[in-house]
Amino acid sequence: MQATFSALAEPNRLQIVQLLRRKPLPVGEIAARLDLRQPQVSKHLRVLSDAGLVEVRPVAQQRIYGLRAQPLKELDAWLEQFRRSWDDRFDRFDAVLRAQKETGEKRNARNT
Amino acid sequence: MQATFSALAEPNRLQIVQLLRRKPLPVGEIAARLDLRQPQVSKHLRVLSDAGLVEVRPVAQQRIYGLRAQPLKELDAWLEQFRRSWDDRFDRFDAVLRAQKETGEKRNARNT
DNA sequence: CGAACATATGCCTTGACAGGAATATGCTCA
DNA sequence: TGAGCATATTCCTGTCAAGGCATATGTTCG
Repeated sequence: MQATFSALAEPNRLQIVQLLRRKPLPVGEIAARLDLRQPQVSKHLRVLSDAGLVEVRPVAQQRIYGLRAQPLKELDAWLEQFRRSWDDRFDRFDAVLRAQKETGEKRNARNT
Repeated sequence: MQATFSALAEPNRLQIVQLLRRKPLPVGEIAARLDLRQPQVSKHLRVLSDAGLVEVRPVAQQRIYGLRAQPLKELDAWLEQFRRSWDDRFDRFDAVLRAQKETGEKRNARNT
């Protein structure tokens, strides 16, 4: 999960992923479209690959990289736990503020 | 978007976010539960705050941090563009492989 | 086999960032 | 006002990751 975040935290990698959304592409193509040097692209693809975000398929001397859904699905699942809350008031600050105040007051329980 | 990824790429920050999912908490509480030093927690909260993932509410001398839904919603929206694809075959490699081959062959068009 | 091409890897340098420890800031209350 | 908390900030250090460049690897084709 956090591996996915790390991988996507890098701007170029995020772009690569978005670029691959449409269809798999060979390294050179990616480099060209994003105006990056080939070696860096290979390195980024390595990271994305390690994170499982991407998979390769060799065709002659080129390597076609395509997206893998799994990590994104996991990301989706991870978000689920938040979706529940954010509808019925994500910020029930008020409620908590009071509770917190109580807890904090336990310390000064001199007038109990 | 990428700001969100960066913020969540750090393990402790990811934990903080998950911890705050239930309810807002003061800094000290966060530090205690995650077994982190207070200064580091403050720093992480700063980053999360800059990313809009978190918001503060001062109560006496403590500061209660709570989650903000917006960035997560954006993340959700971002995922949308992938959800479309990943059902109907994310990896239409085969299709592309052929197309790619053609394109690649243009160069060697000796037998045309 | 040898040349041309596509991609991967290694080395180096630089900048960003996280943790540690000390300290500053802000608030409350007696 | 001064003491005591809760939190933020600063400075320092070590680590790690990204880009640049050169080069290795692997593949195709004549």
